[in-house]
Amino acid sequence: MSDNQTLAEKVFSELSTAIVRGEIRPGERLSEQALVDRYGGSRAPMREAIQKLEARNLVVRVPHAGARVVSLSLEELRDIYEVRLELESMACRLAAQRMTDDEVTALQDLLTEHARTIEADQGQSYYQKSGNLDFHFRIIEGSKNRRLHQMLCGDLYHIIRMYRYQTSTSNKRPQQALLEHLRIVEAIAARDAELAELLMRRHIQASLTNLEQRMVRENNEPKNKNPKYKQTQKQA
Amino acid sequence: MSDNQTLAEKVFSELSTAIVRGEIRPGERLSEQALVDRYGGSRAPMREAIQKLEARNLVVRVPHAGARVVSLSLEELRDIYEVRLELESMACRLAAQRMTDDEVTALQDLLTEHARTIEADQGQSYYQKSGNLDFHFRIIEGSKNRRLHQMLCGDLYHIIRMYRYQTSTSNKRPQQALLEHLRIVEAIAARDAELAELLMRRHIQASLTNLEQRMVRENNEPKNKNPKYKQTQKQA
DNA sequence: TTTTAGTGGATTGTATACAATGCCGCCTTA
DNA sequence: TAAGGCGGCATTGTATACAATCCACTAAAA
Repeated sequence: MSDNQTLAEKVFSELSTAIVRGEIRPGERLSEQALVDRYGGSRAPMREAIQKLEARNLVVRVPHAGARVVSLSLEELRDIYEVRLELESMACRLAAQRMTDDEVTALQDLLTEHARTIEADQGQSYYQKSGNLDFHFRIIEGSKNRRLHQMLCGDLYHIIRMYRYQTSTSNKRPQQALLEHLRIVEAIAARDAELAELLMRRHIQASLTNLEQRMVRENNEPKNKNPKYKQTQKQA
Repeated sequence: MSDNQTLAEKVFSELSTAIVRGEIRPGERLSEQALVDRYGGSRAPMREAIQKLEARNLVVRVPHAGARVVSLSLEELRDIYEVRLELESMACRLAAQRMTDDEVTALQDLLTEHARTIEADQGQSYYQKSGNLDFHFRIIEGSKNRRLHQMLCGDLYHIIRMYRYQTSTSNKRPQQALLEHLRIVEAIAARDAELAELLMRRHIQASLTNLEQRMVRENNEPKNKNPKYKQTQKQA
């Protein structure tokens, strides 16, 4: 039961969340032997786990040199956001066309639930964070396009969440976000695909423009240009 | 020099093209031992190659059951086309904004070259096929978004090409395609991003609607619902 | 005849051992 | 002292061996 999934998958899962949470920082190296020491087993499953991480673009592997946690430049991050913006707007349009009435109702219920949550802990917007993800998640599912779902939830979101954990997202206005969510659902309920897409696009665009502003601001000090990754730990 | 790349990468590359060309057919199984017999080496690199294929969605691997070449239903293929339609339209818009003047000029030159080619072998539209890819490829590069490039060229195109090899694409009108290409480049040269995106969207939409029509037509006979993959080859 | 439990074989997952490559520091030499 | 070559060391790539799982086939019972 516990090893219903292979060891490689378990290690992959653990490493994945560890990377997303920032417990393993960008640029850090993933030695196969180190993983063996940490998780047990042998090198074979570790290699497989690392390769799975590579497939999700969470690590970068170069032959004979090992694997490192991906360290994105702001430009690469902008690329990802751009793609996400487009795909999720698309998902919203499709959702307006393809969600069942029941799903739309459930989505409306979710938002009223969110409203209650926000009203409850006025200042704390933390719950809204997962709620935000939940909202977007449902719309993506509503698109009824499995490949789209896979791309957004499987690949892009991991990286985006990874950088959300580290950078301060200007998510200080959950009320505003909720309002936009409400309007989006209205459009979906009205089966107005065009409007739904537009609203979602604007909803996400804020993050992108915010990111681009940070890009030009931090353009002077390139943080991770060529870090040396001092990691050799032969004991002193 | 020849083994500058690892064996796993070489096997992956070979298998990749073999799958795309249909030499290994959808649903067919990839036994690790069989690959060892065919390509030499040991199972370890073969496993790695298979996992790379899985990362590109060319094979599906289930634990303890092995890997099979992906066998897409028409619905899944529609999903892929939908995503491609959106992403490539986006690429076209970005290209109109970001391509350098030199790149635009080069693109125009490419099209005049295509025009000559078509005029040369009036009936044979084969060269146009690779030319078609080349055209789309350049626009994707022109988007200056590496992630977008990676998604379109790395993941989606392999699968799309794989099914192009097998299904008869209604690509019997290269002149029409060239005309559309010309208009797209015009829009790009005019830096009219909106128009460029719209034209590209329509240009690709034809394939999608064509596919969807086939879907409803073949909806009665579900081809690959639960194929049995009779593949056990213990000799009679 | 159909169903079901059991068993054998084949295949994958994992562990260990060996080879090859790259990196780092040291030493030699100008 | 600085530059360049050389060799050791660590890490990854590959090979082989063993364990665990699943699938198919058989055979027996309802």
